[in-house]
Amino acid sequence: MSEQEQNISELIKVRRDKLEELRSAGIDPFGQRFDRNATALKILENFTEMEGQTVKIAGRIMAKRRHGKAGFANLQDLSGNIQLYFRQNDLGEENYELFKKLDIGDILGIEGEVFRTRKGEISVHVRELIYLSKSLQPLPEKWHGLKDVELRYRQRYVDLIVNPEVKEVFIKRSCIIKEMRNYLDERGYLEVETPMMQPIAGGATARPFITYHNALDMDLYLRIAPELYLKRLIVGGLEKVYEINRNFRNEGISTRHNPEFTMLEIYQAYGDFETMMDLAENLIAAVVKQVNGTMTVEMEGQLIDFTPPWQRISMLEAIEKYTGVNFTDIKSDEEAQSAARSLNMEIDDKTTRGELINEVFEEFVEQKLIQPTFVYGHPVEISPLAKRNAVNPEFTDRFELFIMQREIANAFSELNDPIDQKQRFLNQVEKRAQGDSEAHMMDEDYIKALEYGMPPAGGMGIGIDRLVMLITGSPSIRDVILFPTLRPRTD
RNA sequence: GGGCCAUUAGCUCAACCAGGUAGAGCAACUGACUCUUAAUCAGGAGGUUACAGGUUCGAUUCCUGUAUGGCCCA
Repeated sequence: MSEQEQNISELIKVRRDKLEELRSAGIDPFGQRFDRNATALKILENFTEMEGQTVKIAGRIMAKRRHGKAGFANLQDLSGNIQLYFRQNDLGEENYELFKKLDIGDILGIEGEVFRTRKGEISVHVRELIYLSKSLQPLPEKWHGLKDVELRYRQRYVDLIVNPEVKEVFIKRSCIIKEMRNYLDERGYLEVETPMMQPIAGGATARPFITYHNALDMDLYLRIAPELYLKRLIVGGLEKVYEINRNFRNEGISTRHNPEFTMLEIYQAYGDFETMMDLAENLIAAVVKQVNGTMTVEMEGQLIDFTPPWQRISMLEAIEKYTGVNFTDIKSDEEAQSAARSLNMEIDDKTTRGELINEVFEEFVEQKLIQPTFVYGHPVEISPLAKRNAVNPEFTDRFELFIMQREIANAFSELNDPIDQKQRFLNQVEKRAQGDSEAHMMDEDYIKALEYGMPPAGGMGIGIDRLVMLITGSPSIRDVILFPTLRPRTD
């Protein structure tokens, strides 16, 4: 016996002993396929028709109440929870002994009749119980559940067993993504898959993870965005494409950031950023309606109303509204720096007007944006892949969607001028050389793709995790990711 | 990366402020009970107080470091 096994706690030892008792009695504690013909919810919802019928159900024992020669237990399956009634007279002494030895957490197949107890609870009168899996670990307490957040994330399987609202969140997450696919598929968007391992990590401003391919003897990056590949498909004539999958960014972890997260990106030939605004509004509103049944969601005491249309405000207007500073009249970097300093921001002399506009926005405006709001017209310096505005070329035809102070979507009219795009890459490469590890890398093949000609296009990314947080009212991104990134335990 | 906080029985929590043999509920165990539902009643058990040091006659408690996690900031 290994040292580890000698150290197993008394609680586990008791369960191991019960396991051996089952084996000695000729019962396999880890049984076989069990064909159910009902679930807890089905019985509860259709009691009138099902009363007196024999049903076969399966699930996990979550509670047990013994009264001498009879007793009750609660069986949990995905659909819900139903009470079981056991009687020695009906089961015989041997089988009743099995009930007496049941542990909370054991997985059983049950055959019995649907009935209602004197106290009115719909139950199954058990005629036969079949062991499907003996549980060897004690579950957390029935009343308080599992609260330790670290354990909840590390052992999500336990969290899912004992905290029903967790299950609800992840079922909702699945529905949200399914509805998005439905919405896009119905409108002729083609779902595609592009590389997650890329020789050049482009399409966003972020530090990538790096990995190595042995046979090719080369470094590869885990993608920070699929953007540049999806736009190659627009060049190729696929016209309306989308991808829902993981991005990876080598950055800090917080309530709003997980190193791997899910993004929906959509590109549409012959559209622009306003096409994407309409799409964002209608898509998200449709998903909220479908998943929650209402157009409003309560989050941290705020009622968010997703009913379109949503507010649209330019970045400069928003800044003026919340700080009083009008950057329209400010033309030079120096003037912009002193304007920012007048707002008590610490600014270094190299920061450009465009970068400052963005910093002022992040500092003073983002926190004010509770209801769904499109903020458009970002400086070209911080938007290296976006098309310039036809009237004010130092700004781009770009928007970000903010809800509950969080950036939910980012979209723009795609830059399809290969010469301008090359120059913007070169500016990024320059920043990179100066130590900005988040600046873009040069992607010659992408430039070449643009040289073949990309139609004007609108493109958008929607952060799925953050949207799920909103729709489910979850305060942390870890609450909507089944297995959030954690440092492994070494004990 | 910085600041603050947490870590006590399988789980949920006390005891710490002011140092003096670590308690409860649930779960588990033994017994009673053939319609209970946080079942009830009786009994007994369960601890390297995250880890490593330090101060002290004596540390869960005070101090330092480490680990992991949480919140806020970058």
